Amino acid sequence: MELPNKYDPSLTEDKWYSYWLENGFFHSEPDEREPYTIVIPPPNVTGVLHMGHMLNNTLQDVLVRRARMTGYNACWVPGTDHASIATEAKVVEKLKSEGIEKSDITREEFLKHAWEWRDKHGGIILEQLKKLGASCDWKRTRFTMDPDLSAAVLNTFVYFYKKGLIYRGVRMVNWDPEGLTAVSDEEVIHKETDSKFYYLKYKIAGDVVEGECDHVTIATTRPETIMADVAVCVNPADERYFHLRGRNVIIPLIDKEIPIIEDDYVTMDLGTGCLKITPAHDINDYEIGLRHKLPVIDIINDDGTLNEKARILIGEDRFVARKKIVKMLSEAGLLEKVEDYKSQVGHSERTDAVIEPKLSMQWFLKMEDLAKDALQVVEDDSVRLIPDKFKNTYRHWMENVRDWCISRQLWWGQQIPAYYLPNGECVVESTFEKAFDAARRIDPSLKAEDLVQDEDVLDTWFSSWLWPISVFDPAKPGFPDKAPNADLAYYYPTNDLVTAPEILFFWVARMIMAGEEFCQDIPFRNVYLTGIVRDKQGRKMSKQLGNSPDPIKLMKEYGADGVRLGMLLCTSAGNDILFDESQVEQGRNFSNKIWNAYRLVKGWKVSDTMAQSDVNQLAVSWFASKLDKAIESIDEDFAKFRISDAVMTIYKLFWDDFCSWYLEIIKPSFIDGVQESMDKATFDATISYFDALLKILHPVMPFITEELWQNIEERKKGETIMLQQMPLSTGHDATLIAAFDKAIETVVSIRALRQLKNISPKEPLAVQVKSTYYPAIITSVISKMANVPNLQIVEQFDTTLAGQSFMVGTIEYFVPLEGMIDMDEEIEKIEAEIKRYEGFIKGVNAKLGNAAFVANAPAKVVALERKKLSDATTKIETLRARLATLK
RNA sequence: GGGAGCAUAGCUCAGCUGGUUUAGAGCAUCUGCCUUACAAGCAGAGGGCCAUAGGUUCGAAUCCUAUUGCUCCCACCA
Repeated sequence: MELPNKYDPSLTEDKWYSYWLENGFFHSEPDEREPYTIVIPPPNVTGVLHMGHMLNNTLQDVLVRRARMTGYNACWVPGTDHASIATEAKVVEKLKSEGIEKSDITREEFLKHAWEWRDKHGGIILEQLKKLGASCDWKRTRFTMDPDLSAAVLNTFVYFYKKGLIYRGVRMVNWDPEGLTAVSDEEVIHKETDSKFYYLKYKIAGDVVEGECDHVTIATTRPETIMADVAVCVNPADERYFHLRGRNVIIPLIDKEIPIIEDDYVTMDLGTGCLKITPAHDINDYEIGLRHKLPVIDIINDDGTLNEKARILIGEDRFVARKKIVKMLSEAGLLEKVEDYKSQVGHSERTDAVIEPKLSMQWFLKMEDLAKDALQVVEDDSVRLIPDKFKNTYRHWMENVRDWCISRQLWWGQQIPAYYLPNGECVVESTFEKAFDAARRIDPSLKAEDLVQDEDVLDTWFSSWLWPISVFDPAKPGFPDKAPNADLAYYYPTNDLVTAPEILFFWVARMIMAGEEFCQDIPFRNVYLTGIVRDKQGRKMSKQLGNSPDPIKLMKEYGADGVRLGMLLCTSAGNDILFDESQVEQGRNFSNKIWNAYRLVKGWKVSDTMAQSDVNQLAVSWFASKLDKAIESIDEDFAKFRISDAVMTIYKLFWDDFCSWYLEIIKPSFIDGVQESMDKATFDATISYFDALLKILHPVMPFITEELWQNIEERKKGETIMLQQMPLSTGHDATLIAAFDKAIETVVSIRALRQLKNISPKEPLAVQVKSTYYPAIITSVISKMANVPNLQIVEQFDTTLAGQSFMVGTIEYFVPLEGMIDMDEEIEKIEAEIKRYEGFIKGVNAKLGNAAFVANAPAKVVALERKKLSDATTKIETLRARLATLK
């Protein structure tokens, strides 16, 4: 069969993925083997695959495939997250395009639309993961709003409520006027924003002493909130304002009198040192208001428009109102000046709307005790963060943790299981029936329709923090004493979690808390934190910038295997990766290299009667050692999660050691257009090496390795490389490898000489070496790889011949090159070489001549220095001798 | 403002507890090759004051201090 000289991924990827699925190779059930478990960080159900997912899921697939091949019962649980804000926003948008406003329909109708949306679009991302080759146990696919997972969330809420850790309270929250919901502190992104500092004049109420200023000037970035001012505040130490103690000022435009108060919070040299206090719309002002028992006037509606309490500009959006009020103030002569100002303004992570600090009734979970345990297990490395530099960040968070605002003013999500009686009393139960029973115990006359459930839903992270538990045993969360089911008992704690550092606190820390609370055990042992995928210029990939390649297109063009290799080569834990298509190209080229190595081996004729040559025998035993050595290094790298290093070792093992050296050495030559046969021993060894290499490569490049593994030898139906045992090292022969390295070095030197002297590789070359120090093992390799048919081992070089010499270690080689040598150039070169070694010796001697060094350094180090010295001395002697013959 | 991290070849990064021939890899570059597996390839080569300045040490890319430049996190000054 004639194979094309390019690998075509489109002919193999779908074929083998279907094969794996049909045979249920990804599915895991508890058995007597040790489990290896990963739960996927559930992507948004409405999401589409981006480069971050590619990196993240490639890493997980590599880990899980390796585990599967090293004897573990590997289970990778996939699923999606309901992502309340993001999904609700998408559904609202879709309805809007159909002319339906959310405010015009009922909660039930809206949820119907939302579920329809999720049934239609949800899970696209999971289909895309299949293209990547993700070996998830699809039978275990979960969704954070599956009925039993939602029940788990509600049970958890009830559990914490009854434990006294959940409470309801008025708090200043980060309000997203676009999403119409409160968002947590972590979902607020502070961005440096160009804004203006407006200097406003507030007239002083009452009489003013002759000659004194009749107003104070206040600097603010938010002039539209002046109507909500309840005081003006100065620093008690600020002499400029001593005379105004106890006075009132008048808010411009609405002519309302408010007091001047004093508080240390005010910085004297910022602005005018005079601060307006607006408790409803600023967190610090709110706190000052509490200290001074000031009223709260909330003039902004949920959607960011001004309400009637503002008295002016009612119904205007806050930013429109800002422009208008500046104009009004200016016309009234109350605007002193405007300065440009850069400030950090909070934006909603989901909608990018400017966050409005707002007082609102919310549900909170107390975090202090939960955080203590979750910190402890990371501190003592029960849960390992990779890289461990994130421990610092984690500690900082956990020591300064604030209560978690868990309510969201949305419909898509688990509705809070709190029910209100007409008298305002509240019962919390996991179902309406239970709540109704409980309410009836308070008020026996209560009717079902009188009991009203809280409108809010729970923060999405309040369901995803249960993920490692609820995907296995949804009945467990909320019931720490309940025995785990068989799945949970077997798969929990999971092994590795692969995720992004930005959700270390959001998600990782909280999973640890939930795990400790409900299972009295950590949810995972290792947390591998990937970096952010950035573009070549270091910008974060984003839809807005349009700088993110479409992963599906990328896989089509370069093959899933190529994309995987490209991503893996440039990722180290915790470091951002700068993505460039050339990396993926490298991956594709590697696929092609593997493909062509296969074509080569497949084309060989094998002879049963042919004896194995010396050089083949040497190559076979050398590669066995190289393979073992590489396996040892790869295993070590994986154990330390140095995945790109492991992948690079595999890459070089295949490309350099296997293809460039091993295959080239054993490759039968063509004589008169006819290919020579290969002896069976060498061929069999080669096939077994190829087989081992494919297995080692499989976790990284699953498709091409399955394709070639299926073809390189006869396979039975239902067999797969996926479930083969990963090759193990039997220990490598370091002496053999070192000797072979010398051969390689010699070959490279001869090739370089050829290039320098313009001698074609096809032209056989005579090379001499002195027998006194020559190790025989490398002769055959040099002969074949450097085209030196007869490496002459001589007593002395024939000094009557013109030629060139070179050294490998301390061994000197001589290549007679009659008529091709420029003597002066040669002498110059040798002299330069001598000079270099002399410099080197000087350095070594400086060390050895230092009594303190010899006395203090370990004997091993001193011995090494002496060896350096003697080697260099030998080299110089050899070079000097050569120089003498030339002169 | 507080904290953390990073700085090594053109690019992306290794370099682990200070000592292995006066620093390694991949990519890119340059040179020569269309050699019967692969030009998505082969062969060869060049390229670094290890950010700067001090210090510790027999010995520093590695440890310490300061400086500079980037990055991230936390808290925010209206």
